[in-house]
Amino acid sequence: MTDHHDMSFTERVRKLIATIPPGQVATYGQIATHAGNPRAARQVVRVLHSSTDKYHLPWHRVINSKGQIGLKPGQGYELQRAMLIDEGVTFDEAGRIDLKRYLWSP
DNA sequence: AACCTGACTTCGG
DNA sequence: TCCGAAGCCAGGT
Repeated sequence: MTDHHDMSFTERVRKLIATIPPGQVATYGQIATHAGNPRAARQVVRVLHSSTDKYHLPWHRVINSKGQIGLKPGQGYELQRAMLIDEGVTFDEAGRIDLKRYLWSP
Protein backbone atom coordinates (compact mmCIF):
# COMPACT_ATOMS: atom_id res chain seq x y z
CA MET A 1 0.00 0.00 0.00
CA THR A 2 1.02 3.49 -0.59
CA ASP A 3 1.81 4.74 2.80
CA HIS A 4 2.12 8.30 1.61
CA HIS A 5 4.90 8.59 4.12
CA ASP A 6 7.40 6.36 2.50
CA MET A 7 10.19 8.08 4.26
CA SER A 8 12.18 7.56 7.37
CA PHE A 9 11.37 8.96 10.74
CA THR A 10 14.31 11.27 10.29
CA GLU A 11 13.02 12.60 7.00
CA ARG A 12 9.61 13.26 8.46
CA VAL A 13 11.19 15.10 11.33
CA ARG A 14 13.12 17.29 8.93
CA LYS A 15 10.01 18.18 6.98
CA LEU A 16 8.03 18.97 10.10
CA ILE A 17 10.68 21.23 11.54
CA ALA A 18 10.91 23.04 8.23
CA THR A 19 7.25 23.98 8.48
CA ILE A 20 7.31 25.65 11.89
CA PRO A 21 6.47 29.27 11.09
CA PRO A 22 8.46 32.24 12.37
CA GLY A 23 7.31 33.46 15.73
CA GLN A 24 6.16 30.02 16.82
CA VAL A 25 7.83 27.09 18.52
CA ALA A 26 7.43 23.32 18.65
CA THR A 27 8.63 20.88 21.28
CA TYR A 28 10.90 17.93 20.58
CA GLY A 29 8.14 15.60 21.69
CA GLN A 30 5.60 17.30 19.50
CA ILE A 31 7.78 16.88 16.43
CA ALA A 32 8.45 13.27 17.33
CA THR A 33 4.74 12.61 17.78
CA HIS A 34 3.81 14.00 14.41
CA ALA A 35 6.70 12.17 12.82
CA GLY A 36 5.22 8.97 14.06
CA ASN A 37 6.78 8.14 17.41
CA PRO A 38 5.75 10.06 20.53
CA ARG A 39 8.64 8.58 22.45
CA ALA A 40 11.39 9.50 20.06
CA ALA A 41 11.89 13.06 21.20
CA ARG A 42 15.58 12.44 21.71
CA GLN A 43 15.83 11.38 18.16
CA VAL A 44 14.66 14.80 17.08
CA VAL A 45 17.73 16.19 18.76
CA ARG A 46 19.90 13.96 16.67
CA VAL A 47 18.21 15.13 13.49
CA LEU A 48 18.77 18.71 14.51
CA HIS A 49 22.45 18.01 14.88
CA SER A 50 22.82 16.17 11.63
CA SER A 51 20.45 18.07 9.38
CA THR A 52 20.28 21.68 10.48
CA ASP A 53 22.98 22.98 8.18
CA LYS A 54 22.35 20.65 5.31
CA TYR A 55 18.65 21.40 5.13
CA HIS A 56 18.64 24.90 6.55
CA LEU A 57 16.22 23.99 9.30
CA PRO A 58 14.76 26.60 11.65
CA TRP A 59 16.41 24.77 14.56
CA HIS A 60 15.85 27.65 16.96
CA ARG A 61 12.09 27.05 16.92
CA VAL A 62 12.41 23.71 18.65
CA ILE A 63 12.37 23.73 22.44
CA ASN A 64 11.58 21.33 25.26
CA SER A 65 8.24 20.46 26.81
CA LYS A 66 8.79 22.86 29.68
CA GLY A 67 8.85 25.74 27.26
CA GLN A 68 12.53 26.30 27.75
CA ILE A 69 15.56 26.29 25.51
CA GLY A 70 17.42 23.06 25.78
CA LEU A 71 20.83 24.34 24.83
CA LYS A 72 23.14 25.40 27.63
CA PRO A 73 24.62 28.87 28.02
CA GLY A 74 27.72 29.17 25.90
CA GLN A 75 26.50 26.29 23.80
CA GLY A 76 23.98 28.10 21.68
CA TYR A 77 21.46 29.16 24.29
CA GLU A 78 22.04 32.86 23.79
CA LEU A 79 21.82 32.65 20.02
CA GLN A 80 18.60 30.66 20.08
CA ARG A 81 17.04 33.04 22.55
CA ALA A 82 18.05 36.04 20.48
CA MET A 83 16.69 34.51 17.31
CA LEU A 84 13.34 33.77 18.92
CA ILE A 85 13.06 37.19 20.49
CA ASP A 86 13.82 38.61 17.08
CA GLU A 87 10.76 36.77 15.78
CA GLY A 88 8.60 38.17 18.52
CA VAL A 89 8.67 35.32 21.01
CA THR A 90 8.87 36.42 24.64
CA PHE A 91 10.38 34.77 27.69
CA ASP A 92 9.35 35.03 31.31
CA GLU A 93 11.72 35.64 34.20
CA ALA A 94 12.54 31.96 34.40
CA GLY A 95 13.45 31.80 30.75
CA ARG A 96 10.28 30.06 29.77
CA ILE A 97 8.17 30.60 26.69
CA ASP A 98 4.41 30.65 27.07
CA LEU A 99 3.43 27.56 25.11
CA LYS A 100 -0.25 28.51 25.24
CA ARG A 101 0.68 31.44 23.17
CA TYR A 102 3.54 30.38 20.93
CA LEU A 103 3.22 26.65 20.49
CA TRP A 104 2.86 25.69 16.88
CA SER A 105 -0.18 23.66 15.86
CA PRO A 106 0.37 21.72 12.66
C1' DA B 1 25.28 -6.92 15.55
C1' DA B 2 26.05 -4.88 20.05
C1' DC B 3 26.85 -0.47 22.18
C1' DC B 4 26.65 4.57 22.66
C1' DT B 5 24.64 9.00 22.46
C1' DG B 6 21.66 12.93 23.52
C1' DA B 7 19.16 20.58 22.53
C1' DC B 8 14.05 14.71 25.76
C1' DT B 9 9.83 13.37 28.68
C1' DT B 10 7.37 11.55 32.29
C1' DC B 11 6.52 10.58 36.92
C1' DG B 12 7.05 10.30 41.92
C1' DG B 13 8.37 12.58 46.09
C1' DT C 1 6.96 24.06 41.61
C1' DC C 2 11.45 21.85 41.59
C1' DC C 3 14.63 17.79 41.24
C1' DG C 4 16.26 13.24 40.30
C1' DA C 5 15.62 8.69 38.44
C1' DA C 6 14.19 5.93 34.91
C1' DG C 7 12.48 5.15 30.37
C1' DC C 8 13.04 5.64 25.29
C1' DC C 9 14.85 5.21 20.56
C1' DA C 10 16.94 5.93 15.57
C1' DG C 11 21.09 6.39 13.67
C1' DG C 12 26.09 6.33 13.99
C1' DT C 13 30.27 3.50 15.31
